[in-house]
Amino acid sequence: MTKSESPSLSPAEWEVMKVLWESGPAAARDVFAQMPAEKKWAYKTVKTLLSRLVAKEAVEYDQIGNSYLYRAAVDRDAATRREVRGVIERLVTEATSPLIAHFIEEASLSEDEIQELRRRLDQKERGKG
Amino acid sequence: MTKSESPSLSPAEWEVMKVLWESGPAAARDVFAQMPAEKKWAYKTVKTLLSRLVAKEAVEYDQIGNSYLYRAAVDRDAATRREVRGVIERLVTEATSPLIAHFIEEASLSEDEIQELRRRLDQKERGKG
DNA sequence: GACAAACGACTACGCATGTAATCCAATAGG
DNA sequence: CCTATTGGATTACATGCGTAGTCGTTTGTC
Repeated sequence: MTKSESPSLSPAEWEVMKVLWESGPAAARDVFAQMPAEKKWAYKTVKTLLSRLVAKEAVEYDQIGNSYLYRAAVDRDAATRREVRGVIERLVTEATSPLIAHFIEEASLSEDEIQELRRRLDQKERGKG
Repeated sequence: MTKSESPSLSPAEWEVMKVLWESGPAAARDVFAQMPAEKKWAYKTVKTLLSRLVAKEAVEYDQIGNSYLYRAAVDRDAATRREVRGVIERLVTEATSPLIAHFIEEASLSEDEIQELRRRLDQKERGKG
């Protein structure tokens, strides 16, 4: 496959990706409109980020007549996994479990989510027989 | 408290911190010597990173006679927590549990570690009654 | 059809980062 | 004692990133 490794995304770029992942294909103006309010970015800033994401091939667009519709070109799960691997590489020398423990500590989790995670741990355990 | 917010560490800086956390106070040359072999950094690069870490107040040094002994000035756990919070902010919009699931998936965990994490989830659950 | 509003393309600019090299003083070896 | 080495301090330089602004074209408005 001629699959080039997707470069990682900067924090600001992640914000834009989150909007695209959650609101589907959208015009630049709409992406701008849907940015979390606390990010007080200019429209131009969002445009720049979109262009950079297109350059990184993390975003594609369809030109419908005159207007452009931007959409994520990478899967959110895949991007998250890449990021997770990066975090693990960066922070961990020996064991990863203390790092995960920190995440559990810092996250706010519903009982259902806790159940779900427990299930995943069980699965992981069975996986190694 | 006049506690100034510690700025976050770059990936390269983390590498240096890991050595300091694991090998205690050390001279620059020893830090260099203990860098993971696959990081083929010049000694000067390590020196630069140490200086930047000192500037960031993440590292301090004692000057014993002529030689300098560098040591971590921030707690590894605290630094990790900050980083974890950053990752959560960056990647998460709604729930954090899918992110944690990715970590569980990507990590290699021993059965004991899985046990330990399960215990932490239990604790988290009891915490909310 | 002329003019303003929008939008995409290109440019800007300062700080962080990766990755060192140079400069200078102290030290150790001959 | 003079010299080569070594270490800290300072400087370098390309790239990435945050955060836009300018330019030129397309388009909708009267």
